[in-house]
This record gives sequence, C-alpha cells and structure tokens, in this order.
Amino acid sequence: MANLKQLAQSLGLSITTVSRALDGYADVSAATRERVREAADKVGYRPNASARRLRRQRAELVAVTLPSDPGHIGPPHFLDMLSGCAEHLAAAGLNLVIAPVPRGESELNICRRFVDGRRVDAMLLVRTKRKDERVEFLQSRGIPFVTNGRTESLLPHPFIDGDGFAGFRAATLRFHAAGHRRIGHIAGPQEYYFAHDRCRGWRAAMEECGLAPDLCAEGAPLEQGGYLAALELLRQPSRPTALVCATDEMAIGALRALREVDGGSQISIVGHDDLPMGAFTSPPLSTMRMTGEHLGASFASLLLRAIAGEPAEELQELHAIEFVDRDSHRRPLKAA
Amino acid sequence: MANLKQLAQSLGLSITTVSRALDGYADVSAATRERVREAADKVGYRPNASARRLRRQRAELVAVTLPSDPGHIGPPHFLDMLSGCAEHLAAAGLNLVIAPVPRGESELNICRRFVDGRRVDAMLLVRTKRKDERVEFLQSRGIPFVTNGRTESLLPHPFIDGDGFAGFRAATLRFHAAGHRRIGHIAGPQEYYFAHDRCRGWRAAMEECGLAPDLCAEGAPLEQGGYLAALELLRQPSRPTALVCATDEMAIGALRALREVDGGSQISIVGHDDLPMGAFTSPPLSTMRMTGEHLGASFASLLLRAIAGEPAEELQELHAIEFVDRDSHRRPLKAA
DNA sequence: CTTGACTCCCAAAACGTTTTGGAGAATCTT
DNA sequence: AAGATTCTCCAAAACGTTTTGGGAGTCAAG
Repeated sequence: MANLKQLAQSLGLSITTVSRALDGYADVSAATRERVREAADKVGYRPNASARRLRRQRAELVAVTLPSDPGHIGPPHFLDMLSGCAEHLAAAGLNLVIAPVPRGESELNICRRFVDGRRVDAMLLVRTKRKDERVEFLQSRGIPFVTNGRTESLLPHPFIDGDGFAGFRAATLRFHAAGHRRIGHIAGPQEYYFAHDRCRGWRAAMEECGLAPDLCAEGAPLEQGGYLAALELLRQPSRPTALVCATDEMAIGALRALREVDGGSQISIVGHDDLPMGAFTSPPLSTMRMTGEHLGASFASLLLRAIAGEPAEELQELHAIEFVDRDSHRRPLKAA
Repeated sequence: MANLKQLAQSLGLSITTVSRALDGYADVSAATRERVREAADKVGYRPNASARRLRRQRAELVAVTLPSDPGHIGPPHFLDMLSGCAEHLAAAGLNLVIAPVPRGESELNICRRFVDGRRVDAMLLVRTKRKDERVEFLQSRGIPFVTNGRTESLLPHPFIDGDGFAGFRAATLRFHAAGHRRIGHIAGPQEYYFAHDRCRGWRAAMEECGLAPDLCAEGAPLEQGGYLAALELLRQPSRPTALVCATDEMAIGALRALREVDGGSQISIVGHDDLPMGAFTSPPLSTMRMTGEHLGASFASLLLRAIAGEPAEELQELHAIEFVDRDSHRRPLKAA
C-alpha cells in the first residue's frame, strides 16, 4: 500500500535511512531501526518488486520451459519437483515462472524471449534432448542454467540426472541371472537423452551376456506408447519373457498388452520412475528410481550456485538408480 | 543487450521517438518507424521488463499457489492446465509464476506476500476449501483472481468448477437403476469443496432412492487413502456392491483393496477425473470427467476478463460432468 | 499575411527502489 | 584543544522504460 517515500515522511526520516534501516545496515542506529521496522510492520510496507528489480538489475525470476504438448511432460512427481524447487528459490528471493511453449513455437524462441528481455536471472531446462539447442543458446549467452537430464553438448553444463545406463544395464543383468534369455526393451523416443541412455544400458547388458539386442520397440513415453510397443514385441515369432521399460507409464501400458495377450501372468516386467500408481497396478509394478531426496531442493541449490558463478563442472549430479521391487519382475519363468 | 538510450543514439533520434515507433504510435512517420524497427531487430533489442513494469505499474505476472505438500495437488492434467493457462496468459503479455507454499506456512501468507509486494496483477487459486481464507483475503484487497473450484464465500467470485453434485448424484442413481442397493462412497477430505460437493451428490441420490447413506468412508485423495477407505467399507457387516469414489486415484487404491478382499470382480466402482492411467488398470476404470476443452485457456480468459474489471458474476463457469464408461462400473451383480 | 490544422519529433517527469559519497555531530586521542 | 575517529543520517543519482505536454515545421485556407 505505502511506498518508501510516504513511510519516510511519516517518520520524519529520509528515504535513504528508511531503506537502509529495513535492509539492516549498520549505519543506522538501533533505535531508529526499531522505530522504522515497527512503522513498516504497522502499515504492512513491502518494497515494490519492480522498482527493486530495476534498480538492482536483477529479475529475481527463474524460468522453466514447459512444452504445452499435453502429457508429454514427465512423471507426476515433476510437479512436486517444481514446487520444491520454487520453494527453495523463494527462500533466496527468486520466483519460478513458467515459460510455456506454444504449439508451433520452438523452445529456443521462448528461451530467447526470456533471456533477451532480461526477464530472468537463470533458467531451468527439463526433458533434455541429446542435441539440445536450448543448451547451446544459453551457453552462448552466458546465462546460468541447470538441466534436468544430460545432453551431448561439448561444453559441460550443470545438470541433475539419473544414471539410466547403469540402472537399465543392472535390471537387464538381473533378468539374465534369473534365467531370462529373451529380454525385450520398450524404449522412449531416442532423441531424448534419458531414453537413449536407458536403451544403451539395456543393449550393453545384452551384449555382455552374448544375447542379440533385437527385441526392442520404441514408442511415445506414455501408457499408449508402451501398450503399442508391447503388442509389437508380442507379435514376434519368439516372444520376450521379460521386458525392461523406459518409463513406468510405458510399463503400465505394456502390462495391459500382456493381460490381453497372455493373461498377464507370464512375462516379467520392470519400469522406471516409481510412480505412486505402480503400487496399485495388477500385478504391482516393479520399477527403478533415481536415488536422492528433495530433488527440487537440489535443483534450486545448483541454480543458485550457478548464478553465483561456480563452474559448470562442479554443478553436475549423476544419481545412482535403485530398484523398487514389487511383483511384476518375478513372474514364474516357464520351461527354460 | 542494448537499451533504448543506446538505440536512440545510434539512430540519431530521441528515446521518446524510438519508444513510440516500436509501440506503433501514429505520431511517428512510417519511414522512421521502419528504420527504427530494422535497427531494433538488428541489435535484438527487447525492452527491459523490470523498467516497463515499474513505469506501467503492472507486474505482468500472475501467481498460482502450489502447496508443496507432495502429491496433494490434484490430477496429473493439472500440469497441462497450468501450461495451457500460462500459454494464453503469455499471449497477453502476462507470465505465470509459481507461488510455492512451504510446509508450515499458510497459503494465506503467501498470497499476502505476492499481493502486498505488488508482485502480481492477479492470482489463480487451486484446490479451494469450503471456507477459504485466501478468497476472503483477495476479495478484501480487491485484486483480481479466479479459483479452480467453488467456495462457500458469501461474495461471489470468479471460478471454474465441475458440477460434482450432479455428477455423483447421477452416478449413484445409475447404480441404483442397475439394481444396486448397497452403494458406498469413498470420500475425499470434506474441508475441500469438491470433496464435499461430490459427497453431497451421492447422499442426495441415496436419499431419493430411500436408501440410508451410511456406507461412506473418508480418506486422503490419493491411492493410499482410497485403499484404506475401501478396506474400511469392506469390513462392514453388509458390504457395498458398488462404490462411488471421489477421485480416480482413490478408485485405483480401492480397486486394489477389492482385489485383495474379494478377488476384484464382484464390486462395481466408478471414479472421477479420467486419469489416463484409468484405461490401463484392471479392470479398466469407469470414471467421470468435467466437460469442456482447453481448461487452461478458459482460466486464462477468465483471469484476463477479471483484470479488465468484469464483475465476478459473469465469470463463473460450472461445467457438467460426463461419464467415461469402461468396465469397472458393470461388474455382474450377484443375487439381488 | 495570418490562422489553424496537421505531421513529426522531443525534453522532462515519473515509476519506487538501492547505492554512492559525503555532512554534521559526538566521542575519543594525544 | 586540536585533530582523528566513529555514529547517524541524508541528497542526489541511477536503473530503463512510458507518457505528458508541448515545439518546430509545413501546408492549405481565409
């Protein structure tokens, strides 16, 4: 309601003094500071954000690009992540703004608009592609950013990612150790780093075991994509006995395909992401998840450190993957 | 990169003229306008957002409060809604910022911070409670806002909501018409308007049919809550033969309880929200959904009209509920 | 030649803060 | 008692826009 000028006037002080009192500078006497604080509290004074941002030359804003392409944005806990991140950024005086990407417009253009209009101090990128033009642009502009997922960019940049390669390799090896020989992979779109990474993990394990990595089908990273991909694999002359799925959503789609084709109890299956839903499917879905608590907080922290100027190399977090064993990965293996 | 002063200098024009040229005012000649536009394009000039906001006395920002309480924030398409809303707001020059609510802090305080710091021009509220202090605060401040869900506030305010009462009443009547007599309700937390509304719908139908509305259990609006509530109802001496669940997530939890207790094929069930996941459960989940496309766009439009000063009464959208029939609502009804 | 209308441009003020570079008074040193 | 130091405070500049209220010049009409 009130601004600094009015507050100062009502106190018989200068704007400067009031401002510095509220900011806790030492060159204002304790008595005055207290008096100012009380008055400010009483009238509910809050500094005008726009004015401060202009003066400080900081936007106090961080943007996260969000493709409006429905459903195509990651797991449900994505929202929790965002909210956690926003919360920790807020503690540092930064707000998180959504940079939606309208159909037909490129994510790159959106980044441009936000960066060149000095609307943000930093950016958060999700769903990275192997070759991600947003990353290159932000690097060229020198604006701090953190990605959720790695890229194949030549210059290092800050990221948080799960070690999908290791996770999917381990899951595949585990199926092999359990006696499976025809282990299929339901893959996500390979232009995304995470999908490619997970696919590579499966492939590496297959080759280590001397098995041909030929039971692989790609689909959209959602239930429907997993359903269709599973049907495709089940049509093969020699069906897989186990399926490693790029995401839980795809795994749940695949589960339905299995129910339709073989009654649902024959083929073992494992997903990735640990959706809450997975505990309630039939059979309960075995899955994997990135280790580490409070993902949002980590993003916020990395972002703040990037803004503070720490070098990219020190701002890279690769988290191990852990199994979440429920039932779907240990269907009885029929006659070897 | 460049600001107005530099751009003006390089063109030999005044700041005023350059500014007005770019804003398309008529009092600058077509020739100059073109010259200015070209130069601006060439250096990639973008007005400094903070400066404009300060001068215009508009934040160009809309906030949506997001409880950081994990999982407690509505259906997955919530994110699509946000993103769609953000997109349409962006077309009007507004950005959507996330106002996270840290544990322990009230949503009211967050609203306060955003509103009193003049950080936003309007607010978007989700998951309304029957008695919602945020609504009262915003009304007292006279700041435009739209809620997702109604409240019991005395003053009217803009909202978008589904007619949960009618939907749940219809669903219950349908079960009755199919011969069910013991129809249970799995309810969400009653302080939320939507949960109370849906519960009222079920209760009304029961009473219309001359049935006692006593098979009702309340739980958290998630899988686990539905699971526990269903177990509770199944422990009753006379079990329900049909269940009407406040949300799909609760219904999916209930489905699991049914599987555990009676093999899963005896009791009919219906949820609400039309989660994509529902098509992939076993049995595929029958559900309801709010009619209307492009929810995000509607929110944006209402918000813009509220900002423009339209009265609240004209900014209320109550959408009908439609059935999405899959399998779970028509389990064979055993011996009447 | 004056008047008015019109076209194109601009100087200056304003938005509300933070920060710079002191100023005046009181206290301490020597 | 003079100089140095410390304590409080403040005027003014700056951040980069948008907007107000004209000011020249040109042209046509009277």
